[in-house]
Amino acid sequence: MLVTVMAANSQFAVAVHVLALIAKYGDENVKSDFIAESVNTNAVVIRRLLCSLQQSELVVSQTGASGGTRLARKPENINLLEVYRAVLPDTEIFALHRQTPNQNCLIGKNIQAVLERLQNEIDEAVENKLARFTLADVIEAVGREKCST
Amino acid sequence: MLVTVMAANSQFAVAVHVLALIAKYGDENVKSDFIAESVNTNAVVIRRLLCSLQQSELVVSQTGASGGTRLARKPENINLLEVYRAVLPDTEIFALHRQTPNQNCLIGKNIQAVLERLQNEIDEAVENKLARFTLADVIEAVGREKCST
DNA sequence: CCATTTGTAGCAATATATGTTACAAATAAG
DNA sequence: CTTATTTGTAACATATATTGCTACAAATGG
Repeated sequence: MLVTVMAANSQFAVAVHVLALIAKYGDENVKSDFIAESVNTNAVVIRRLLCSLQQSELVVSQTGASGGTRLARKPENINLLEVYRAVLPDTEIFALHRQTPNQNCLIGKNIQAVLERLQNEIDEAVENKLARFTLADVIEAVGREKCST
Repeated sequence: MLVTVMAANSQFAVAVHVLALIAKYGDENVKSDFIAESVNTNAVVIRRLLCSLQQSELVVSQTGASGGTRLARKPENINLLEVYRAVLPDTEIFALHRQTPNQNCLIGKNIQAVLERLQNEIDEAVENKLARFTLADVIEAVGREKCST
């Protein structure tokens, strides 16, 4: 039910989807066009996302004919916190004031420091949760989903 | 470090600020103009926010001359989860796909259910954290902040 | 050399949050 | 009852963020 919302950023959801799809193809180079079809979006959107994932060393991409993208590690060695950090590095659970509050007001002057500490506490809780899941868990859950239908 | 960010929604931060300020004035009716000065924004923005807080029965507002807003309960009986829910009722930690994934793809078809379950787990963790803090805690922390400077 | 594919710039389209003006409705006070 | 004050809210402007799309350079395999 929660968080710092702006135009809802779905990159984490898409990233998990993309990684699960790539994982399915093992060592093959998966092409951005193919991924885009599964995600139902434009290939450039996917390539942008894959760039972030590559910078965080979660995938390896190759340009040129028979190029594409594959996982940099096994699914059980990629946890969802890494994915989150790769695509949404500076995202907070809730945003602080857009305008700096009135520094002449006692509350205005001190509330931000208090809220920042709260942010950190919550971030920690979320990060702990995310770190507990691996891409392998996701893939397994997708498989179970299939069976139950 | 985290969340579903869209154009960063700072309503929760502002709400906590506003409630702490109102609390300081006890039973007095605090005016939106005055609050807006502390928050450094427009009074209408504050009134909109106060409407949400009133609907969740966290504050009571009065129209007319010598009107304004006061807390509906004591600060120790208002926890931050209530505040969060009052101003950001349908906010999630991370957003799901904007476009529905390709249902002909196995991953595309099942990934959303898996992601939703993950959302729920994380939401629960965040909600538990938020529920642990009251407005009284915030006010106390603001006071301590003052002392340390 | 050529076909393919990533990487990326640049811009359009969309979505959301915030700021602002304006005014109706409610209320206290004289 | 009239007036000044204040909330409630609509309507619109502005700012910012995400996503989608076109175009093309660079890399690569064959």
